[in-house]
Amino acid sequence: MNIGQASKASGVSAKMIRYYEQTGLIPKADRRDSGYRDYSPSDVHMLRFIRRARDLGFSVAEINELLSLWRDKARQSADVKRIAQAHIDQLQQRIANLEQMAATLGTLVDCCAGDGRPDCPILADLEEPGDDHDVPSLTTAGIGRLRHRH
Amino acid sequence: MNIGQASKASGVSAKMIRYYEQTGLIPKADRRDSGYRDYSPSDVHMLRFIRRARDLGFSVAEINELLSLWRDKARQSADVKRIAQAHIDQLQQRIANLEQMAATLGTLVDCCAGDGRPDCPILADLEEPGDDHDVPSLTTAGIGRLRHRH
DNA sequence: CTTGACCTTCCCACGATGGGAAGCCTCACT
DNA sequence: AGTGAGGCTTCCCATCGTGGGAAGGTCAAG
Repeated sequence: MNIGQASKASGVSAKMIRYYEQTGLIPKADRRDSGYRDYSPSDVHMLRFIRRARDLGFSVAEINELLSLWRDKARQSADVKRIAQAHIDQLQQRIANLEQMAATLGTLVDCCAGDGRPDCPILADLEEPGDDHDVPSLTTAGIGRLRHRH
Repeated sequence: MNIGQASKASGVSAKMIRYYEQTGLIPKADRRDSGYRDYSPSDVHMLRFIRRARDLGFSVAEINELLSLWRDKARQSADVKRIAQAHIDQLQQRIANLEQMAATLGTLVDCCAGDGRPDCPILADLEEPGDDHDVPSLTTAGIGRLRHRH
């Protein structure tokens, strides 16, 4: 099976399959005489596992752990659960941050006339943050590390 | 005022101040004879504006627009409001995605015994996604908690 | 005048992904 | 058997915002 076919069957782009191989997330694929990578159905199975985990927001590092446990027939489900729970906590932290931003901005937008005049409470708040919003200020807690994540 | 002092006063790291200058987000700073950048209080003001906007999750591109409007005394507040509202929509889209992930994972975690045995519904779902996780209804959630005993 | 803390530029790294070029390989159709 | 399209290979570059670090110049306190 070509990389293109494995890509279609798994939902992982060919670029990413090569990347995962290069970074050691997945073992090096077999090669045909031509140099083409050759994938088995079980390889595709693994790729779909990865794809699904990515869809759930796991990082490649986390997927590495999950894959190890997946392959380990003597694993303890507690280990899997711990990783998943840690990821949920992480997701909820990010959700809370985004909600805080949205709430603060929502208040400001509600206060903005949105007409042809230049007076704008949104700009005013960016200039001089007021703490009279229904949401605590963002500048207090260590949000910096959590912010830049896409 | 040195870049270090401007950094402390604005909450923007010196690295990022140089980066913003380099990418044209902020104008080139004045230089002393020594080559050191020199910042005025109004520069610091601008940096705090940027910092605040970053904390609210605006991208640098969006901040560029906001800065233009900020400087434009004849701006229309509708323009600011439009940008802010678009950003809120974007935030809420991301929140919805994350919540979807967290909900799915939450259901799986609830179904996982988390003990020493290898059987794990989390791994099973990654392997072969079931579609009953997307809408964690009361019944499924309740059953999920009842389904595992330890 | 020395010393340590600061500043300068320049390069590199991250994480996950995509774009694209140059050069082979394969398959199906003439 | 030839040929053309499209797939594969590797390699390099870009993203976005941020930090690390090296090599070298500057400032201020002792």
